[in-house]
Amino acid sequence: MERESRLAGTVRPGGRTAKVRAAVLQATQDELVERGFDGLGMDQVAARAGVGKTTVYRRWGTAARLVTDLMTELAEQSAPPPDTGGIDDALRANALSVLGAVNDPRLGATFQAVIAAATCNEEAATALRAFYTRRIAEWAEVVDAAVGRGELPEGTDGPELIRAVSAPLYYRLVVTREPVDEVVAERAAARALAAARAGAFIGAPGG
Amino acid sequence: MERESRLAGTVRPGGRTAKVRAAVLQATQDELVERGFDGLGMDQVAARAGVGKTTVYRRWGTAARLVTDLMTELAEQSAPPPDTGGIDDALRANALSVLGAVNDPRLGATFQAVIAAATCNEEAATALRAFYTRRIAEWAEVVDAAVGRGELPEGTDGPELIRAVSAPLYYRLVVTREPVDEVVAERAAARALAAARAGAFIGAPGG
DNA sequence: GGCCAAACGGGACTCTCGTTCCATTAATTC
DNA sequence: GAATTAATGGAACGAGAGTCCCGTTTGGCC
Repeated sequence: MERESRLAGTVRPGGRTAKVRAAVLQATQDELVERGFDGLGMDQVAARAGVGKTTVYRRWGTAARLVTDLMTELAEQSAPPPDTGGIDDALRANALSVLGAVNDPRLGATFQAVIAAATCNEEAATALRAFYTRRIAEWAEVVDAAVGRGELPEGTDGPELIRAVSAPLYYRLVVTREPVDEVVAERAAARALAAARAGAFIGAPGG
Repeated sequence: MERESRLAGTVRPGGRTAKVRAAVLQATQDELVERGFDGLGMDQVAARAGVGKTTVYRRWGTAARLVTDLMTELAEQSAPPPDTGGIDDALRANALSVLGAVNDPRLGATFQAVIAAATCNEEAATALRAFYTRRIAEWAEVVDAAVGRGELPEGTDGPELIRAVSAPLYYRLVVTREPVDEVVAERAAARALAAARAGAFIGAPGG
C-alpha cells in the first residue's frame, strides 16, 4: 500500500517537524551501525529518536525509505572533485574518497544498508542510481579537462573511466566481500588509467 | 535463534528427504523469479513445493538460508573455463558467461537474491565469497597459461585480472543498476586486457 | 515382513510488525 | 494572542510470520 509522505520536502520546514526528521535519521544511522539493515526496526528507531512509532510509520513507512532518506541527506554533504593536478592524482583521489566512505564506520554501515535496500526496493534503487549518476558526472568533468590538456587520448569516455575506477572497490565490498584498503584503491586507479592511456575508453557512448 | 539444519549434507540421501529438498529449491527459485527476495515467504515456498511449512522452517530456518542452499546447488552445475584459444577470447568468454548468467530470467533472479541475502546475512555472504573464490581461481589458471605462452607480461596476477573483468558488470548490476549487454561485457574484457598488457596487473599479491 | 529411528505434516499457539483511532501539542495566520 | 491547521504520540487492534506439539509416514536394517 502506497503512503503519501513528503520526506525531504516538508510543508513546514524548521520547527518540530525538522527536529523529528533529524532525530529519526540520526537514530537510523546509529541503529545501522549497531545492527545492520536487516536488524533495522521502526520501533527501535522511533524509541531511540524519542519519537512515537506512529510518526515514523507515517512519514517513512518502510525501513527502505528511512535508509533512502538518510542517503539523500548524506549525499548533499559530500565534497566535490578537485580541479587541480594531473589525471593520475584525480583518479587516485576518486578511489580514495570511495575508500574513505566505505571504511568509515558510520558511512560504511549506511552504504551497505543503502545497497541492501536497493536490492529489494525499487525506490531505494532509483535514489541510489540518481546519486551515482550525479557523482559520476561530476568526476567525468575532470576527465574531460585532462583530455583537453592532452593527458588522455581524444574521445576518452569520462563517465566510463570513472565507473571503471570504483567498480573494483564495490565489487570487493558487495560481491566478494574482501577487505578494501589503500593498496586496492590505488591499484584500481592505476589500472583504469593504464587502460585509458591505451585507448580502451575511446568510443563508448556515455550514460 | 540458531537452528541446526543439515541442508546439503542430509543424513539419509536419496528418498523422501531428497525429493523434498528438490521440490523446495525449485519452488524457491520460482518464487524468486516472480516476487524477488524480499517477497520470498516460507509459507508460499512450502505451499508451492507441496510441503509442510514446518518442514521448510526445520531444514532451512530463514529465507537467506533457502537462497544460499539454492546457490550452492546451482554453483555445481556451472561450466568450467575453456582451455583453448587466446587470452582475449578467454576474457571475453568469461565476461559473456557472467552476462549470460545475470540476464537469464531464472539465474538472474537467483543472482540478485543471493546478493541481497548476502547484504544482510553472514552465512549467505560466506557462501557467496566461497563461490567466487573458487570461480576466480579456475579462470586464473587460464591467465597463467597465457602468461606461459607469452601473451601477457610475466608476473601478471591472474585472480586480479579475472576480478577486473567481472567487476564492471557487477557494478552496473548492483550499484548503478544500469542494463548489462554484450557491448558492456566485451568492453569490460577489452579494458582489463589493455591494462594487463600495459603491465598494470604485475606485482599484486594474489588472493 | 516387522522394528526402529528419522523426517514429515497439520493445527494451534505466540509474538512481532504495522495500522487505525483519537486526543494532544506545536506552528501558522490574522 | 486567539483561531486554525498540521503534525505528533499513545494505546488498542489485526494480520501474518515463526514456533511448538504430537500424530503420521517413510526409509533403513535385521
